[in-house]
Amino acid sequence: MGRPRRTNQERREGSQERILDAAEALFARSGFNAVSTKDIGQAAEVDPSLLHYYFATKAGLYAAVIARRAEHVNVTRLTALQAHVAEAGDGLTAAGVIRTYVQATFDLARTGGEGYLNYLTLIAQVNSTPAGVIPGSETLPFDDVVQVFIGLLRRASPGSSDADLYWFYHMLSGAISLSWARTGRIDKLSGGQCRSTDFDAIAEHMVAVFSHGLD
Amino acid sequence: MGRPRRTNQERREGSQERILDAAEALFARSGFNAVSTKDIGQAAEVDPSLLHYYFATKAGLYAAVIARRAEHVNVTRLTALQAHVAEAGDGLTAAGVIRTYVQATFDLARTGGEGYLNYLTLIAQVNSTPAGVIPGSETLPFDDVVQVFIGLLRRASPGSSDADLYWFYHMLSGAISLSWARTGRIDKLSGGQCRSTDFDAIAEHMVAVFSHGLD
DNA sequence: ATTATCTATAGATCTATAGATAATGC
DNA sequence: ATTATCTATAGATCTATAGATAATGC
Repeated sequence: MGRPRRTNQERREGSQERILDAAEALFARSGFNAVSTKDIGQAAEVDPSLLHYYFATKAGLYAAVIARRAEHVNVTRLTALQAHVAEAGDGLTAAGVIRTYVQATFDLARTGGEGYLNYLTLIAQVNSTPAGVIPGSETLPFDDVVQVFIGLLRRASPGSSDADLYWFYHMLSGAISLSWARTGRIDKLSGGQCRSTDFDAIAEHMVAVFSHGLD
Repeated sequence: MGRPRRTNQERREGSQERILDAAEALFARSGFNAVSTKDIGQAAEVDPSLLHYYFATKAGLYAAVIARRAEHVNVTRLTALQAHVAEAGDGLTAAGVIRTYVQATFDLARTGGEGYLNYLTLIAQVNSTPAGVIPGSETLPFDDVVQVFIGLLRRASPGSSDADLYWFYHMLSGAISLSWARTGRIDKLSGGQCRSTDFDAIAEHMVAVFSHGLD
């Protein structure tokens, strides 16, 4: 019964993925500085030094965690917005654009599995932290699609100034970040009537609160 | 020219205050784990061991930072809400309650000086982090006044369910937290048209976005 | 006499690397 | 032959404390 002969590519990708998964979960829960390379190695079941072999530094690993799922987030949002524009045609409304963006954003949380939930929690942390404080996260790779979103709001709501539109996005972004963070605080505050992990309820109420925010 | 003879109480309070100010600023900027007791000692111009003399542990110091200004935050919000209720009488509206809460919240940022800005940034971090992750911050001392705020919304908007009210607060709380964090991201996104530190503009747009969120 | 502050250091981390070993490549 | 993985460890932290010194109290 020889060991299962795995190709180098398989070993390489398997180890990288386990390291990324472990780092994602631990960073999401505790933040960059509270997690050690030893913690990550244990969770990934590899020696901590392997993490330097693949990602050079702890900051490099953090950057790789952020990069891994960014494209999928952007594609999900962008295709949803494009489909909505095609469907709406001349009848494009701010409420419709907002609903589409929010639903696409939380589809990621609902269908992506545990790994995606951890990813979004981590992104929420970075998004709420001044640029440059967390190493390897100076810029976030989501701005291009956000600009598309804001561009559609501009088209649908010609009465709003650019400052109005960007501040509107700021408020929405804060609500999304806090939701991704899954802190459990609203659970406690509401005596259990709301659950931080109930992304269906969150998306629904977020649409209700924000869809007339530009009127 | 003898040294200025300071009473023990003066020495004690002066040192505690310098330590709290330094810790507040450093924790706000970089988070609990990225700041060392040595960093705090240097910034406060005292030996790091003095910090243990007064606050026992680093987590104890963090808790003391949170506690120091909590009462003032609560009093500011509560008196504003009470004055508004007295003024509105039978004509209480959700929009009026929301405007009052938001304006009181940002009055703290506008009039409190640099220390308060750092404090609010730190609170924003804690608020966006699962309870128990940052030591000494298991509970936050603001919930009682938040319940008063939600109670007034309930009175003014009898058509809303409790879940509606708590989710509304969740969204508003996310927008407030992101604003307190002063990340600079909206500055970059908007090409300089919005500034993270412009609390007048933030309060104004927050009222505009949220004041009809319960209709 | 008591309290505030500093000195010196223990003991436990933590990140990163050099070099050895074990696997796959071909 | 080359690549992946582990062993061992350097060197730099970091938190906390015991005990000494300097100030105030009265």
